[in-house]
Amino acid sequence: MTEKQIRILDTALRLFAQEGFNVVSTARIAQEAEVSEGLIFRHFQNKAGLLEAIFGMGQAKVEEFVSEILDEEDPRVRLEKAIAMPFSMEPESFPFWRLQFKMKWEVDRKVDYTESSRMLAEQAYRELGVENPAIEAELLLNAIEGITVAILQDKLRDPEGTHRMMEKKFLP
Amino acid sequence: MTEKQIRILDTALRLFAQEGFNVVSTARIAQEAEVSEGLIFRHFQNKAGLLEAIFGMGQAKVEEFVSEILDEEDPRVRLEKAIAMPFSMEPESFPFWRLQFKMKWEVDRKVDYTESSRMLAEQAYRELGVENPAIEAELLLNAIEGITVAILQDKLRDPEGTHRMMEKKFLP
DNA sequence: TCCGAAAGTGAGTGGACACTCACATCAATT
DNA sequence: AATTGATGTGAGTGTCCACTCACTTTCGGA
Repeated sequence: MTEKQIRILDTALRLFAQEGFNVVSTARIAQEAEVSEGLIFRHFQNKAGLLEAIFGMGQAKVEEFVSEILDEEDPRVRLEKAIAMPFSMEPESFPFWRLQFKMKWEVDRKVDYTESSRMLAEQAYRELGVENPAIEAELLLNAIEGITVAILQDKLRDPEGTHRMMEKKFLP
Repeated sequence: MTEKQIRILDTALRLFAQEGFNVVSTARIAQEAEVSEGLIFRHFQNKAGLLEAIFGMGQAKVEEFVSEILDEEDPRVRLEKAIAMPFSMEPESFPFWRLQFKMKWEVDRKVDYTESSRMLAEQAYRELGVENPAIEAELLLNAIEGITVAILQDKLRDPEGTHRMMEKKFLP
């Protein structure tokens, strides 16, 4: 990875997250990354390849997040960690997450790390002897998703309070 | 409103919701609506104007939803109705709602009917003497949002169960 | 120090796009 | 039947876009 490759990826991520994949032209990316437009295509073949590379780079982040929870033995702590997730996102990785969530609305792209999380949460609730583990898990996940979106869109008024309220409502 | 105008709006709504505003060309809309491309511009000036017209048409839907709740006197029933909202969306208006949520991720467009809903919910919780009405309302709204997204993306496994669980957790 | 491969450039290209315009048709009024 | 304004057409236009390519520069190993 040369310095220019990294600059292209960072710039593209920033612009895609801010304005959308289809809106941002390769010329614009090249200009803001201060490289020639041709270089983008030499390294990433085409515009879609650039997007792939960005996701590939971020995959580490996603897996880190998931394994953080997977590795936890105690089911209650596992739920605590799941609930804490949206509040523990680092602001410098907001562009990546914004892009992820934006892409959920694009037809062709189906990134579903939600599925494995759901099963984890359900299992945790079951281990804790909760009445309706499947439904409890489904609701928890959707609430977390809603909160994550609010944070990424800079619309959550009281993160700490919300975090506490989430624990109160979703920890048995 | 001539029949062709309506056909243009319906087709554009469907395509924008499915594939995104920037992806769908005016030529494509004209073709699928079986009108000439020029007609789109005669009636709606430009592509952005077409989007505006779609939102204008849907505004009635949004206001109907909100007033349904506003008109309710009993704060508990008001919350019940708010919780029921995502589950009472008619499938034929899914494209419209999908477009609304998609557009939340576009820079220039800030449709915030969330704000008034938040105040309504907070007021209801306050009337019911709940401890932290602001936080309670914030969490409720984000949970509803998360569930709505799941429904629109066809990912909610057990709507009835989730509905019941929402009432259990968010009605005092 | 030389060589070959990789990195990097930027002008050029074809195609798709939003939008225009001269013209045709329709429908209502007198 | 004539007039007129609104509705409708589709070929045409300039612009922007993703992508190419011939060429230059940089870099690491022998």
